[in-house]
Amino acid sequence: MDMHSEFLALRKKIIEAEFSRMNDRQRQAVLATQGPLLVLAGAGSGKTTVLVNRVACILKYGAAYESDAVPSGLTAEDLSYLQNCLAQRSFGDERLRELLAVDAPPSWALLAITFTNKAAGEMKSRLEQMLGEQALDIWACTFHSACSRILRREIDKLELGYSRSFTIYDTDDSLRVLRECCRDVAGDDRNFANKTALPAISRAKEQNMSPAAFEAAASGDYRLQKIASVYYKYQQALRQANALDFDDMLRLTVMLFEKNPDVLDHYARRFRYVLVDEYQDTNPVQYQLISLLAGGHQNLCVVGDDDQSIYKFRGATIENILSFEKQFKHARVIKLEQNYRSTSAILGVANAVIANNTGRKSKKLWTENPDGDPVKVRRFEDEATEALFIANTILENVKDGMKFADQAVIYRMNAQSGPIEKAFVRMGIPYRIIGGHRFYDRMEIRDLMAYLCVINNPGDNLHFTRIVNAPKRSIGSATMAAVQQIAEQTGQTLYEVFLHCQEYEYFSKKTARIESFMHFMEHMRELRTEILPHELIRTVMEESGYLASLGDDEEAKSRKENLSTLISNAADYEKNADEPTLEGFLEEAALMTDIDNYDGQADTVVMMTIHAAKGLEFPAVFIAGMEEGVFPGQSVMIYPEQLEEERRLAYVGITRAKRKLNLTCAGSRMLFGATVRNRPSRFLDEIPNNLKDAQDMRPHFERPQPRRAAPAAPIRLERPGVSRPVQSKAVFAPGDTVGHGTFGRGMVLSAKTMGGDTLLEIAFDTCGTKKLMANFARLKKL
DNA sequence: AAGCTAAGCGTTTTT
DNA sequence: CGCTTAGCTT
Repeated sequence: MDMHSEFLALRKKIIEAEFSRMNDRQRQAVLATQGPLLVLAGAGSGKTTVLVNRVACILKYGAAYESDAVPSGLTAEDLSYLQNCLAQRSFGDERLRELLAVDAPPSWALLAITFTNKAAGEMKSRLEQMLGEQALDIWACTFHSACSRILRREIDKLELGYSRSFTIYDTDDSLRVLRECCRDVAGDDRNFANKTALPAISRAKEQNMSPAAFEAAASGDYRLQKIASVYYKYQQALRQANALDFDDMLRLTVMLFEKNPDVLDHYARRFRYVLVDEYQDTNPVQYQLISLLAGGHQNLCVVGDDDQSIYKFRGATIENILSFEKQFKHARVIKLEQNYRSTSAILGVANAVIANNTGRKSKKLWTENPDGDPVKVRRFEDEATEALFIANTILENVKDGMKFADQAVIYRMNAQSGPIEKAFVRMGIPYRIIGGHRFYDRMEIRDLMAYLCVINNPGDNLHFTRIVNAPKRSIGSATMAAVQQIAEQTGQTLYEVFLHCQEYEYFSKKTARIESFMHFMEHMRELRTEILPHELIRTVMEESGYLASLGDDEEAKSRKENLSTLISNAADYEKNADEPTLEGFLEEAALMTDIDNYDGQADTVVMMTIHAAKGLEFPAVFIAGMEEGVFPGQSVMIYPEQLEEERRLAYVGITRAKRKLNLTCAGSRMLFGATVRNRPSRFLDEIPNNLKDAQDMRPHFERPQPRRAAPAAPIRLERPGVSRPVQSKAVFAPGDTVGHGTFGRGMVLSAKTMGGDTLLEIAFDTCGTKKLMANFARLKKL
């Protein structure tokens, strides 16, 4: 064999050896770095590892695995050096890399798009472990961060009137702007903005439809035309405020690339390799963006699982993944079907449920894992009993050596968390809820962020309106209406009108107040570049009088605490950023979410929706509320086509579990103030009997039992943990003095009847106010 | 302009 | 059932 072919064979062997801890298909997906590749990765198939290794492989060896190129001046000594590396399995050093790499890009030449910031962070830290510090500069981020980074540099080239200091509007902000735009068009129709216009415009933007295109498509349909005119106004309002909503960030980037081939060329050259995770959840604009960037070199790898597509409701199109092979010619497809996560029992259940969907890419997960416990299916009288069962089982698991943090309770909607929370409090189980309210959704945080937005971008009318009278400056709706009118007539921003208020007769009585406010704002604008963001926040909240206006009660205390957290968040940002700016902090805050803070360190049970649980795994999983009307939800009755998405959601939920899975439902539950009786979910029926351990725990009299010779031992559930209290107990009323074993003496502040029990709010003499359930708290009337 | 009360309404959620 | 918001009152 000549030296060249010997070298080529050796190079392949070495690169393969570095990724030898994976199965064949996984390794293929890592090594096939050239050309389009679709990885259909089933749940728990080691997708994250493949992605991380693939990025590492590209950064280290580039096209080497598939290339015939041989380094010039190759010597026999080089070959024996490589042989030695292979024998010792040492792949770390620089000389080896120099000998092997072909066209290995500098680290920043790679774009890895993930679904959440958290996934991006995880990828980076795993790469850091593998490759050391040098891997830090890759663009591993979400679509939105990538676009915003590009737009911050290039938005002027769009020539649409946006400037680099643009504000990012979140959904809430967008909705407010939209409501304003609907007022003239839809008059008193209150739901129009929320339910009709917002989804329609959002869908349009996800398809990269401009207002004009939308109007053209509306041809003759009165309702659609109405929406089109709102869309025009909305876009205009955003542009005037120099603000982008989340959809704009993607759309405008695509527009930028289409308008400026040289800009596209620059980024396409820069991102010589593009990877997209969770491809089944991408929408048409995202597809456009990817095909623009990767269209030339075609080094595009997408990873996804059509069975886990659960974001159709917000514009994700499963088409992207189903027709990838048509859109990218010569695409390779690799299926990862071996599951490493779950027991065989759990996987069997997942397969059985998802098999009821049609129109999937054929794929069947298998595992070498042991059978494990059968999946438990339980039905209870009501949601409180269900919650108690979950709490009790968690405690049993802990007794068996599991940690709290190994267990997760997941559900279809956030509204289901209440009863479970209550049971956890009662049983002393530490828990955390992910989702629901975001830190940046709190009123005081939004207020302060609004100040910062205006300081950064005075044209931001929306946020200006929010802060102009917070704290109270006697600038009410009448004044604002007048200002709005002047602004519209003169084409100025609200900020500008206020700045020149002395020119208008109307404000004569208020000039002093307005001027002092504007003077303050102008001063802050000057400070913006002189001091750090966290100092600016402190200055704003103190000198605007906002802090003082909060007052001094308990609520104010917690608000002030949140504001301090905001300051420390800003300080954290400054620490991590290369070049901290106000703009940068605002951007990070806009793109940050609750789940990004979830560290999984503390030993607590985690509660979240199934959507939030995607991508996570736990040894024990409880899925609560497996009922018709809850999961699948009510809307399936009206829109049957949504059923398959619900089933995929069930599939995602089931496949979160590694060892133990409990599916529970309640015969009746309180939902939105009314008690509803639900049948067990059809998804439970779809599980073959031999795979489940099913029992109905409702009392016999509730259920007319069909007569059978030998009843299949419908076992009555022993009430979990504490036995159910007798109903006739001491009744507590506000004003009563009570005694508690641990908390001592206290006074009842309020009493609320809840199910068969009473929730008492009690002010204890020594340890503050606590909420307790009367029947469980072992209280004595004093 | 600001505070209070009645009415209405409710998925899932990432940016 | 609990929260937000609109509209009404002072």
